[in-house]
Amino acid sequence: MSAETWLEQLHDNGYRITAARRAVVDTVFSSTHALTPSEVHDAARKKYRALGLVTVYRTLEKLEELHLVQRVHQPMGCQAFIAAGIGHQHLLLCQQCGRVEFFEGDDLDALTSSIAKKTGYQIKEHWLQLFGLCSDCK
Amino acid sequence: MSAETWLEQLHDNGYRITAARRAVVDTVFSSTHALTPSEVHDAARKKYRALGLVTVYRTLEKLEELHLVQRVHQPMGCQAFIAAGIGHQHLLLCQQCGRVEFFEGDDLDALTSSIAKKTGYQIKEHWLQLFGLCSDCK
DNA sequence: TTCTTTATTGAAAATCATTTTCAATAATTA
DNA sequence: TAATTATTGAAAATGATTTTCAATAAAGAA
Repeated sequence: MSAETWLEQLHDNGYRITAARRAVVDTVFSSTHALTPSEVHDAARKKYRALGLVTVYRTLEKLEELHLVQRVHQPMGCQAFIAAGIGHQHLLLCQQCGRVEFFEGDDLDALTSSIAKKTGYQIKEHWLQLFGLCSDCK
Repeated sequence: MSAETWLEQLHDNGYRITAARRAVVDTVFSSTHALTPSEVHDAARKKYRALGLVTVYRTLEKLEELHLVQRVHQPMGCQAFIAAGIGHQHLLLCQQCGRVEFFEGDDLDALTSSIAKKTGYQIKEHWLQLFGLCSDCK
């Protein structure tokens, strides 16, 4: 998976490849931190100075629609985006520096069936997110 | 725990008990659904017609500060509030009707220490949320 | 390549949620 | 009961996001 792959996916879905979109895609693709639209704008303008904030919003919207980026929920706010993981993955966030990692391999079947029994709910999905300190920050 | 308890807590923390706050507290305390400030406003105005939306925001802020309500994160948005659980609890949300339940008794120690080993992170907290259909909706 | 079509652009305006300001009011306590 | 001061709602201000629009540029056709 590379930034070019994202551009191809946009193209395959009938969207055009532009300098503005390249700048946004490159920026978000290569970031290890979740970025707000405004942060994407600041960073991407280093690659394409004329980029407008509106185009950042519009491009993020399309990338989210194609499941190439996903929104990150944090106590301080939920407007930031990160390159999406592949398949069923969960997030691990550094509380100090904001670095984001994915992990997989959670087995919550025992838990969910126990909760299903107790509550009478039929459980369809789960969100799991871990917070802590990354190897650099701890 | 009753709505009166919330009012007492507000009072104990130096806040005054007013008709406006009663209406907000009663509304949020007794709701089985997460409510946005605007939804709280609409509902609470049935109890106290003169209630302003600004007061809803201010009251929710204080209730959150006292850990009596908490924000609910959902795919569609993160502005809604619900009466907080006691101690370490997680949320279970009905995707159909929006009903919210708490559950406890998750044991993620095995998972977190495995992830800690793999990633080098020191894990401090976790968020877990289940989505599904409640007994009425399934 | 050049032309044509039409998606995309950035700026400005509009919208929506939330916060701040402010003078009037009402809860507390002395 | 009076004095103090937190609280109120309305209006204004702010900040994030969305919409509008005319100009531009990407993509496919000729």
